[in-house]
Amino acid sequence: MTTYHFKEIEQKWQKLWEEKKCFSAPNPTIDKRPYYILVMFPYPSGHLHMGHVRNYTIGDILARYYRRRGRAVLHPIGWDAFGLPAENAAIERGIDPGQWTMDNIKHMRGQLKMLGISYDWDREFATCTPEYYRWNQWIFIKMFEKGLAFRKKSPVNWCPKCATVLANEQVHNGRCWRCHTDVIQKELEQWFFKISEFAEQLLEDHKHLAPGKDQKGWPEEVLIMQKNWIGKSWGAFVDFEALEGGSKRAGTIRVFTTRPDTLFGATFMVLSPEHPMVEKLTTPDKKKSIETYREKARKTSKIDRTNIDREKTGEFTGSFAINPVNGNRIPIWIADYVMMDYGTGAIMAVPAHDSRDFAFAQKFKIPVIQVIQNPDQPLSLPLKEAYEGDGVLINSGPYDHLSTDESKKKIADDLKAKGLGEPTVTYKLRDWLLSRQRYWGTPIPIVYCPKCGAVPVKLEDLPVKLPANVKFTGQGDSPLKQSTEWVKTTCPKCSGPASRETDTMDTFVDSSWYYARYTDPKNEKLPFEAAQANTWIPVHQYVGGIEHACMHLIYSRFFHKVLRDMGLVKSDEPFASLLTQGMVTLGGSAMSKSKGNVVDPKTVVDKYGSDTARMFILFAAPPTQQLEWSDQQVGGIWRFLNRVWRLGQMFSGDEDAKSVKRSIEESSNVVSKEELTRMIHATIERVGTDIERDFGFNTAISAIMELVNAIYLYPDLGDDLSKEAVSATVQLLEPFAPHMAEELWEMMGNKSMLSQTKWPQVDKDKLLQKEIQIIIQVNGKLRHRINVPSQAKEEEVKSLALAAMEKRGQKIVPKRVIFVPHKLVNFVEN
RNA sequence: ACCGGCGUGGCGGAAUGGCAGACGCGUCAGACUCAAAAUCUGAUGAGCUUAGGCUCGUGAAGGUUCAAGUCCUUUCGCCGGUACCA
Repeated sequence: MTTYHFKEIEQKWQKLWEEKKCFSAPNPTIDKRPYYILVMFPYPSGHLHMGHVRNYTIGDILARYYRRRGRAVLHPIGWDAFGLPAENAAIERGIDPGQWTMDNIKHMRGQLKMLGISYDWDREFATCTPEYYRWNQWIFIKMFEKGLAFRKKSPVNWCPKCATVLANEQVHNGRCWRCHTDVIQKELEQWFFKISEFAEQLLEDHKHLAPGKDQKGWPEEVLIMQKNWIGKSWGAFVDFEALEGGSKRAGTIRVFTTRPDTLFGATFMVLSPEHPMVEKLTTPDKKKSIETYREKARKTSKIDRTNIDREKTGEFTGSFAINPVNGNRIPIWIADYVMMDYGTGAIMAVPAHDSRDFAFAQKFKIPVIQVIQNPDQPLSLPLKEAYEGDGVLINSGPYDHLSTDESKKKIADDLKAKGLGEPTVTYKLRDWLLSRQRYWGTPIPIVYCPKCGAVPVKLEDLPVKLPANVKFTGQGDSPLKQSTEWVKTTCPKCSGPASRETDTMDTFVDSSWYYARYTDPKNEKLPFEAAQANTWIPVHQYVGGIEHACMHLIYSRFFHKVLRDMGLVKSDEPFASLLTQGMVTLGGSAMSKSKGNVVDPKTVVDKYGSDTARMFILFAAPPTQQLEWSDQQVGGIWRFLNRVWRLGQMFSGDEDAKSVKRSIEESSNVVSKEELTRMIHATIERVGTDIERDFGFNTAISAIMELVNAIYLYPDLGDDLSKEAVSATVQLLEPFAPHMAEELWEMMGNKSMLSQTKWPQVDKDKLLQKEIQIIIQVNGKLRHRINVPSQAKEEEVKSLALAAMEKRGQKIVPKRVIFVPHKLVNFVEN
């Protein structure tokens, strides 16, 4: 009994593929249409984990399949190499983040090669090299020139003891992760990208991401999540006159409301604790309580603040506002359920028709005025809960008896006419804060000149390289400030003394356009050549985790539109189709180094080889589904591959290797020539449709398993038909288990490399069956099965079915008969 | 809390609204073997049974339909995201 010696075989083919550059992307032609398959590039954390294996195996199946379908395939890989973990490693172990990152890349590259993934390695790059990040800087400057990059003040998490900025991840329960000091919010001047300017386009262009003729499109759920994230809402701005302490005019407060129809029901106003007017409006007697409340709000997480079930809190400022439509004087409060970063940071509160406002009014004994009449319920006071539905206006002066729909528009228009507000649209999407007070990122290419202000570095002076002489202490703000030599420079405009920006860019900048760099990875004049990009982009299929649904996948769509407006790409969208792969979990949560629940793929690869590892992870669950790691089934895949191996050896010409052991005579399921012929073609068809229709890799594999089972139960093993069946098996197996498939293909006497051979063809005639099984239902319940000629017409099937039932002693007089061709007849008796 | 998703045998999972449990793991039995491993063959949701079948069964409760794992409503549990992890 021979077993499959995977080590030699896998090494042999990996070497051959690499030497012959089998997977270099060819130039697309008219007959060889492009297919760009992209997997989300890894952060080089040090080790490949099972989530990576899953991601890259899925990508490889598609690359190998479409290559054999005659497409020009671009399948690149690279490294998302800037980021926090390298800097943390530097702080903890005193090593150079660049060295740490490059060592990790080296190790992980080896692991990837070991998996036999068909990448075009010539296009590999890492984002932390100046050859890449100079183009981040180039794009940033172009955006700055167009006003798409700008500075404004924004809070950061600040640990007073470490005197450093903390990432959200480094804040645990409001405290610094290292020294446990209470974290405070500190305002810093920071750089933003004006993504909000693209909110409408980002929403509108979802239409390009629907399934279509040449694209599977994006999952509906991702589009919905993005839509909610962008959060468009129609409503009105309303300007309220503020009276400090109830009498002294203090300017206007603009609120945003989606319900201008309820304006007459506003009985108080709430400002976000961070609202700039709070200080001015706080009367001396309230100063202390307001200050305490603002302090508390600073420490409360956004998730808590927006929690509807949480008991409402707030403080009265001592000041009042005038409702512009009826002149009512209403108190101005502050409360943490109003967020500064949405709308205007201030709301008019209508307790009768908003449940949050209602809860607040109940707690603080603020009057409730009903202004919308619920058509399904008679007027009954006092209200027990807010009514948020539509209806007819009451208590609303000239607008009484109007419907909510009519009045929304009318009230907003009237406000505009009087200069007291206007109809408007707002978005939840906030501008992208890209400044990071860290070392291991792309330096923001700006110079501050006392005379000229913020001036971009000249394009020809790029890249602004990261300085080497920086110590990593975890203390102090931006580490680049230490490098005084580096900071000191001259103004690109006036040549006077100036200093560099010391913040670096968010790593999401790197990953927002890397897909385009792959099309022209060595370009030294531009981020990439438009001609190259337009050949391949939009990416035909993007594969990655669902956790990126809102951030990375919105940022890169935004960047693509910016690049389009610069003339670098033609398309509106970067990714035509998206496959969101499920997480690989252990103990219910995603595998991650920080949780320590990581399984090294090496354990499987060392024992069974990468073909088994690849097939196993695909077979365990459909790709979009979460996969709880368990290696229970690995042995099953290993056994299956060995079953195939032994079949292949039957036809290898090596007499000693013919070792298929069977006991056909004991089987009650022997397979005929006709059945095996049909199965060969049914399997070819099924594997193709499973891959193309819905990434059904697990069912494709089980179809191949069924074919192999059938071959084992075919009596004349060794004849031409069985050879054809084994050959088909090997060909269909290649995307999944490429090393073994190549080896068997060669052993069976083929000269071409299997991965370079056309995908097998289905002979539709061979799929036809003489008889098919029809199920008989009575009143929708399964009662019997019969075989009928596959050509049989409806009437014939019905009478055959009635006859079969009568033979079983059940005479049926149906009132109605449901007939589903090739499936069933259902006799309905009542 | 909000937005999105997922709940099917002992386990991973399969199933255009049309035979629930394909395929695999595990288990049991048989063959081969001095024996074991490996391999090959068969059986395997639960309950009942006069052995032909019958009843129940897809997190829970309702509903639509000739027919519901699949569609609708409510509900419970778990997972992802919530803007400085990537």
